[in-house]
Amino acid sequence: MPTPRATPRSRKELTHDRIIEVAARAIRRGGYHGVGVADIMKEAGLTHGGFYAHFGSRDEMLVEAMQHAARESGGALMDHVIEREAQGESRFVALVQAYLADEALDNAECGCVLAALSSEMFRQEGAVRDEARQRVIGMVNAVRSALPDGVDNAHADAVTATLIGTMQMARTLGGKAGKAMLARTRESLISEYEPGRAG
Amino acid sequence: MPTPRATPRSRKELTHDRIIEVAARAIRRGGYHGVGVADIMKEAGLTHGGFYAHFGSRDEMLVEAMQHAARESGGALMDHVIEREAQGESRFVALVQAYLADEALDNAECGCVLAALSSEMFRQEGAVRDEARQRVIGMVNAVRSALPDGVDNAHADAVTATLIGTMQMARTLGGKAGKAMLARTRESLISEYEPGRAG
DNA sequence: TGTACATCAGTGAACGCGCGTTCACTGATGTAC
DNA sequence: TGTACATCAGTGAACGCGCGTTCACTGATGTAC
Repeated sequence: MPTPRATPRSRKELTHDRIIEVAARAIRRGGYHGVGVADIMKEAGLTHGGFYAHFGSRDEMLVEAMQHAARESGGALMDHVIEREAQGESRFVALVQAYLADEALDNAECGCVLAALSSEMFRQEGAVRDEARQRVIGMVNAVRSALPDGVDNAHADAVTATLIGTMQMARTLGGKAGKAMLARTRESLISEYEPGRAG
Repeated sequence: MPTPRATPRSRKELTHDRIIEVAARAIRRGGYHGVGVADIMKEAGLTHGGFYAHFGSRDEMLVEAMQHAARESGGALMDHVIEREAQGESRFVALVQAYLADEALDNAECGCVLAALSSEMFRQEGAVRDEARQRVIGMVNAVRSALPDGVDNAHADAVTATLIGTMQMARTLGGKAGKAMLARTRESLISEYEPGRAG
């Protein structure tokens, strides 16, 4: 177990964290190609020249940004799930409602990495591709652990795919049509996998 | 009903068709940002300078390429569905097996537009975004028409999302892990929506 | 059928621009005595 | 506590490169007579 207590961060580490936070939002907002090194540094309050004191390459930054984004959005999602469970929802219903929440539609930059990037992931190479694979595996595992009792674990892939695919299509439609699609899929998933809880 | 019989195409129209065919594959292979005007023209056996005799802008070409890709892949998918139906499968099972076929894993450039592009679609603007919306609507409609009797039409969104999301994740994993994911989702979809046909 | 001309699809050099990356430098921070 | 120096995070000009786009030109096709 390394460093159970948060170590105090140096000036450089704090700057590094800030760049990564910005980058994690930027890639979800603009895609892997959507935001440049200079934009990210500028948004972090720096000039582009300092970038390579923090990362060996743009790709290295992308890897760290994906990890950070996954931790951040996974944490936020879990907070919402716990909140809904406290109100009496099952874990599965809470997950579906939290993931496919209307608020997520216009907030790609704070949301799920797969919903934001999955159709670009299979074009990546090297370390970025490797990290993308980890994100897929991690999300399927998270969904699996939230499946209702009695549902075969083999359904975890399909449920995960439903969540990310729906969010992508709903964002493309946008507005009322997008929210209507989210609502239909929420009902659909709940009625299929936890029919006792269907609205 | 305009022009029920295919009109003979001029030299320029034939070239135009060839560019669009190349572009339709290119955007699915490389994403919206993945292939440039010069590459596409080169692959079509031309030089980049002639591009603007055929399109007002790169975006105009993207719109036509999406339309063509949808027609092409939709047609190919339907051929496979009909083939499987002829072998006694239900239309729904045939669709799921054809869409999530192992062969589709490494053939993004010939496959579904949404599987190839959906996480980039919601970042597009103008005519490209509009066309992307049409592709979403079109695919959901196609899936809806293949749902088994007795399944509520409202499940069409969820099933469509499952198909595209699974293909994206499976492509990201690649290889055996990717094919295993496709297989699990095929079984999952069939057992959920047409349990009598489950293997 | 043959010649003269107009049309037009396609060529390739050139443009401005933004990108990822490099590097000599600055100026603030922290350490040694 | 104060001075001198070393460290090092961040700056900003510069680089090569590839992109989308423009345009004067070429050479093949097709039409008129």
